[in-house]
Amino acid sequence: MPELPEVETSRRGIEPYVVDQKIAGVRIRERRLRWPVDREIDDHLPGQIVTSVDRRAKYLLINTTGGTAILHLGMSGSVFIVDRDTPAGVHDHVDIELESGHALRLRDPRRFGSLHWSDDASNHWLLKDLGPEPLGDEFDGEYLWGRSRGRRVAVKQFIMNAGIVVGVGNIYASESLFLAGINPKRAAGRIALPRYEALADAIRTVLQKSIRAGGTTLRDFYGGDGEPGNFRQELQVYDRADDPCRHCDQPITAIVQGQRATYYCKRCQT
DNA sequence: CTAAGGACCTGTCGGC
DNA sequence: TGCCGACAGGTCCTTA
Repeated sequence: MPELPEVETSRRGIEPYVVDQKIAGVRIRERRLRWPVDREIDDHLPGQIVTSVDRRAKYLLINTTGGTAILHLGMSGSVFIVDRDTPAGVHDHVDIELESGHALRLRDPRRFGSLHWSDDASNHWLLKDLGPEPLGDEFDGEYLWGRSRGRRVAVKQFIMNAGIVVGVGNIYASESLFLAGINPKRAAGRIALPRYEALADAIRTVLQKSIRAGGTTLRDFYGGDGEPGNFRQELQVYDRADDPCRHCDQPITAIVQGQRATYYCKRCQT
């Protein structure tokens, strides 16, 4: 489900309820996520004070005085605030209970998400090899160009590789390439610097716009405030197969790359 | 090293 | 109406 804008929307939604709160307890109803929920979560989290809620790539980092809970939402996960006694649904796997009487609830039907504990999150095995944040300073066209030399993989798969740049998922990869006018099938190593500059700009623009709109709700994404994201209406190509291109009226083309759907305009993207 | 495919899960939707 | 396959916002692991 969530790409960077949806995770960021979730982060902003839960932050005011969680920061400065003491964790009263943790209720784990289903431990079998992508990886079993770290046992250390049960032992270390209760009693901690939350100091901040950060995001790295698509991970939510719940920082406390004694360590960090590292939460990933996978394909179908969401986090939201409930009153502590709110009955749990079938896929509500974890509650982090707060002394305020609220609880941070993790729901994840497909269980591709994860929950780890670390006292040095940036060196955690899930995080240590990630590429730069697309909205950060080290990410630009020159960086992408440099990393892409000699690579034959399609540029769409290249920008979805978290070792290259984080946070660009299946929706925003298609959207960014449309905005930059680049054919998603083009080999990453055969794209010149100026086009990578356009692409880096496009990635930043698309992600920022989506964050401003509260993310993209295709079916079941709701931010921490319970509201769906509004960016769906602004999608140019994603999920628009056979619909007219918003620039040239040509029908949008759908293909499959790396077992994922890709959408693009054959006329506008070369 | 790179690239491609499989694996992990449940829910929903379209077609027959 | 009911069943069945295809597909879904992610990403690690294995294999070549």
